[in-house]
Amino acid sequence: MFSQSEENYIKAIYHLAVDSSVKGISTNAIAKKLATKASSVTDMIKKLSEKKVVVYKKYQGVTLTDFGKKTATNIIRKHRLWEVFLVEKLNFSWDEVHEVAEQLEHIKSPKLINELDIFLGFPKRDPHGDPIPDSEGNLQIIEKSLLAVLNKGEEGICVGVDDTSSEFLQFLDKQGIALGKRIKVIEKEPFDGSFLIQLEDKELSISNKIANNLYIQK
Amino acid sequence: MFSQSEENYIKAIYHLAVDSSVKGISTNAIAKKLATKASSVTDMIKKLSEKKVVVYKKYQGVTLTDFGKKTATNIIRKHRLWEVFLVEKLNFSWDEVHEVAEQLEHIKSPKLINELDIFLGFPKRDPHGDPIPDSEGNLQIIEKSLLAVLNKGEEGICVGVDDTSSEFLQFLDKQGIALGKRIKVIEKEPFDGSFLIQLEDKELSISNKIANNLYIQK
DNA sequence: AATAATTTTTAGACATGGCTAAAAATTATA
DNA sequence: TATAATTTTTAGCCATGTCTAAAAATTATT
Ligand SMILES: [Mn+2]
Ligand SMILES: [Mn+2]
Ligand SMILES: [Mn+2]
Ligand SMILES: [Mn+2]
Repeated sequence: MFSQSEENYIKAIYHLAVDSSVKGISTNAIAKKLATKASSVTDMIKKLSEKKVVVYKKYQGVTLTDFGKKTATNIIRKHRLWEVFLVEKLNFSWDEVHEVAEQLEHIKSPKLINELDIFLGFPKRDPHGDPIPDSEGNLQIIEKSLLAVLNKGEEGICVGVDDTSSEFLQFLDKQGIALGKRIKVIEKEPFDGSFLIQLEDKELSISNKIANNLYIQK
Repeated sequence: MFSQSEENYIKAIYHLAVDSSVKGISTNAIAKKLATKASSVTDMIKKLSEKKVVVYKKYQGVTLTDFGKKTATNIIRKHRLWEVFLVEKLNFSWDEVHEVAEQLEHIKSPKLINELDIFLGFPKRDPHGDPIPDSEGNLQIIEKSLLAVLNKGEEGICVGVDDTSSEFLQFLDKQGIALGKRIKVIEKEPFDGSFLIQLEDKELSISNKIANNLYIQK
């Protein structure tokens, strides 16, 4: 069994590994992600290495073992299932779930998470469009591209967000942008990289930053 | 905010205070309840005293302050609501919920527990018949007596259990004894204090120990 | 290739929460 | 009431997880 702290480290390393193509995840990157100090990370890494969760060579960063990856996806599975529960059953909005799921993901009970999965009807995605790993740790990769890479005239369905901060999600709510909505690129403005998009019956201008945080399935 | 450990101590002191008529709860009693050592209890008590949760005079035991009581009932509210959730929604049986609720009760989110209450339809009792405090900390006391104190010929509805161990609850399941069932005392055996009871259409003999762990509402 | 800048690790400290063994206080017994 | 037994507290130690400051290693720059 892992402590809450250990689990947070494992998850952080997994996420960093997924979206950085580098092999070894650096001490500094982990420290930044967990808002802690590099020295604390080194200490924890040594412990996780002892426990066969990561492979670690001094100054070379860490890599998750297969066991570590399995552990990570299991925590992520729990996190995302709880997020679905909060939104679908308890009237949370998608910008309120993260903090609570951050706690709930550490509850130890295989039966609990199994039954929760059943109760929710085996959801495939969390409220932010992220895939929910199955109990074996497999998670289906979804074909998706950032809105920012679409060309003029192209269109697709909004299927996810990269940034999951309250501010960003509330902004999307305000603009009427939500998962499942169809978006078409009317115009790309070369000057500031902003986009003019068609969203249902209205046209909307969104900044480049927004376009780089919205995933579209063509 | 209180740590998980602090919350467990607060809850233990509350429960001990409720069913022991003494004012000061002894260090030893707390240690026994939490399966820890008296010296650890003394340390924690000092901290809780600092935090105005308990009143503590050396060698005199502790008493919860009003603030401490409020804190305790809030934790108990969470524990019992989660137990209802596990049984009603996730197919847990009443002997499986305790361990998980022991973890879930420490999740920090007022909205979560509020919405859970709504989702469950404002339940008044947990799966063991114990009352669920409202968000103000008030909990209705239920008229109930131990089956053991009933006289021959008296009857009532089974409304609670004192012991909530798996072994006891599974034993009740096996005997067909459950909350809401009507029980009538056919005979009290003076020799060993056992009871012959009427449960629905069948007669059943139960030991004195069982009779001292079953609550009946006349 | 040598030096400078940056990253990472180590050393030493602190807070929390737990333990054992010994001392102190309280309660029971003779 | 003096002594014995029990309970409670204190003292000192340990594990986890965090931090700062200094040392060591790596990477970048001249
Ligand atoms: Mn977490
Ligand atoms: Mn999510
Ligand atoms: Mn608990
Ligand atoms: Mn209960």
